[in-house]
Amino acid sequence: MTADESEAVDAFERLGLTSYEAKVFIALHRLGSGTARDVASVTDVPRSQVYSVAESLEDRGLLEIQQSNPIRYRPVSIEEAQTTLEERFERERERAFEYVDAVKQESATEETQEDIWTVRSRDRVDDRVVDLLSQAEETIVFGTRLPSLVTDSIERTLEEQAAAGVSVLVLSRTDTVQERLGALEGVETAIPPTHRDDDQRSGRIVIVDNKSLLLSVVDGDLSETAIWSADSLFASVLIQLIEASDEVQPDAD
Amino acid sequence: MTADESEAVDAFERLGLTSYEAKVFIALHRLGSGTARDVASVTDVPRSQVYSVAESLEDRGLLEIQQSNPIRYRPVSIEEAQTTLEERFERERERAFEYVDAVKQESATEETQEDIWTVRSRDRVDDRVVDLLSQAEETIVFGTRLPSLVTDSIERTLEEQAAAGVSVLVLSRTDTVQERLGALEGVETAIPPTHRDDDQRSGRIVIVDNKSLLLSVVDGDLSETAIWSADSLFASVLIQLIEASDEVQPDAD
DNA sequence: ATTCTGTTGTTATGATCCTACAAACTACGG
DNA sequence: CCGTAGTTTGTAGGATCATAACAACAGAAT
Repeated sequence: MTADESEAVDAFERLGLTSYEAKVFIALHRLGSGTARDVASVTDVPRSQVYSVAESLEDRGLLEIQQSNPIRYRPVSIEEAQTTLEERFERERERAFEYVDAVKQESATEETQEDIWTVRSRDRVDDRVVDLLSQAEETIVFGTRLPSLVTDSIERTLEEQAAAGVSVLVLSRTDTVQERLGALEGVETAIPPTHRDDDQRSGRIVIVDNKSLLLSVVDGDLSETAIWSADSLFASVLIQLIEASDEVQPDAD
Repeated sequence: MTADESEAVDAFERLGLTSYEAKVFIALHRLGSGTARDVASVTDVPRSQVYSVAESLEDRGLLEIQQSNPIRYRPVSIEEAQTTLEERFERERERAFEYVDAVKQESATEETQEDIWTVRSRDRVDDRVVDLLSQAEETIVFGTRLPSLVTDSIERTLEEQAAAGVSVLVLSRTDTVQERLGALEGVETAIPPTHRDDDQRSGRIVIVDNKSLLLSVVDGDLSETAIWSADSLFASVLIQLIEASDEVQPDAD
C-alpha cells in the first residue's frame, strides 16, 4: 500500500470508517466494480471479510450490492459518497449540539470569575482572538509583530467591529501589518513602544473594552501559546500594567 | 442521565468522540467551567479519568485548561466547537476523497457491463434517481404513484433537463404529482396504462434515453427497494418490455 | 455418473487494540 | 493525620483485525 493510500485510509478512519471499510471502498473505486475476490486481490483485506465489510458499507450508503453469483459490488459515485457522509455529519452535529445548547450555562456568572486561561496552538489562538474581538462593544487594541498572525477572519472581524462603531487601534512595528489593517475603514494604526516589541518571542496582544486581554508568545519552533482573561480583575490589572508601561515610554524608538 | 443526554452522547460518539469525552464536554457546558471534581460529580465519569479525557478534548480544540491548583476546565463556545469539528471533518473529507478521485476507474468500461444493481432505502433510491436523470441526453420518462417519492432534488433535476432540451415525460395517475411536475416548463404529463398502476406496491419508474432504467417497489412498511441498470442489454430488454406492454393497453381506464 | 478441483459465501476462532472502569499511589496543605 | 488533587497502573469488555474451517456449488476430468 502506498503512503498516499494509507493516508487516505487514515482520513476515512477519522471520518468513522474502519480500516477495512476504507480499503474496500477505495479498492472498488479503483476497480470500478468487482467481486469479493477482486477486492481481496488488490487489498490486504481477507476475502472472507469482504462480504461483511461490504454490507456495512451498503448500510452507510457508500456502495451497492448486486445479488448474483458471484456477488458484485459497486461503489456509489464520489460526489454521492461525499454528500452522504456530509449529511450524516450535519445530522449528528445538530443532534449533539442541540442538547448542549439547551443545557449550557449562560456565561453571565462567569463574568466575575477570576480566571486566566491558556490556549495552545495557533489555530485555537486564532479562534480565541476572533471570539474576543467579536465581543467588543467600545474599544479594541490589536497588536502583533508577525504578519502571519493576522488571519483573514481576524481582519474581517476588525473591519466589522470598526464599522459597528467600535474604536479599533492596531499596534505594529511591521509595515505589512500596518498597511494591511490600516487600509480598513475606521481602523487606526500606531507604533508600539520599543520595550515590548523588542522581545523576539512576542506574538500578539488583544485588549477589548479595557476588560478583556489576550497575550501570546511564539516559541522557537513557531508554536504559539496564549493566555487570556475576560471581565476579570486579573485582566484589568494586566491591562493597566500594559497601558501604564506604554505611557512610561511613549513612542520611544 | 436523561434520554436526551444519552442521545446527545451517542451523536458525539458518531462524530468521533468517546463517551467520556462527550460527557465531560456536555458537563462543562452545563457548568460553565469547573474542576475535575466538579465534572465527576455531575457525570458518571470517574474523577481520575477526567484529567486525561480533558487533555484529549483540549487536543481536539473543544476546551481550554487553566493551569492552576486545582486545574480548571472551560469549554469553548458552542459555535467555536461546531466550527472546529466542521473544519476537521472537511479536512478529512478532502484528504480521503482526493486519493479516491485520483485512483478511480473511469466508468467508460462499465457501460458495456451487463449489470443490474439493487438499491435499498428511500434516500439512496432518491440519489440514484437523480443520478440517472442527470445523465439523460435525449429522453426521460419518470413515473410514480406516490407524491412523496417526488423529492425537491428530483423536481429540480427534471426541470433542468427539460430546460436543456431533454424530452421529459411524467407518468402518474395521481393528481398532485401531475400538477406539481406538469407545472414545470417543458415537462409533459400522461396517465399510465392501468395494469401497472394498479399494483399497490409500485414505487417509481425511470427510463433515460431508452438505455437506462430504474424500477422501485414500496414495501408494506413503506421501505423502498429499487433495481436499476444503465447502458446494458438488460436495461434495453426491460425497457422494450415495458414500452410494448404500454402499447397493448393504450390509455385504457 | 462419479470423482476431483476450485470457487463462493458463511461461520467460527484467536489476536490485538482501545475504551471503560476501578483502584492504587504520590504530593500537598491544614 | 486526614482530605483533596493529580498521576499512574491494572483489568474487563467490545470491536476490529486476521486466519481458518466449512458446506454448497460448478465445471473438468475420469
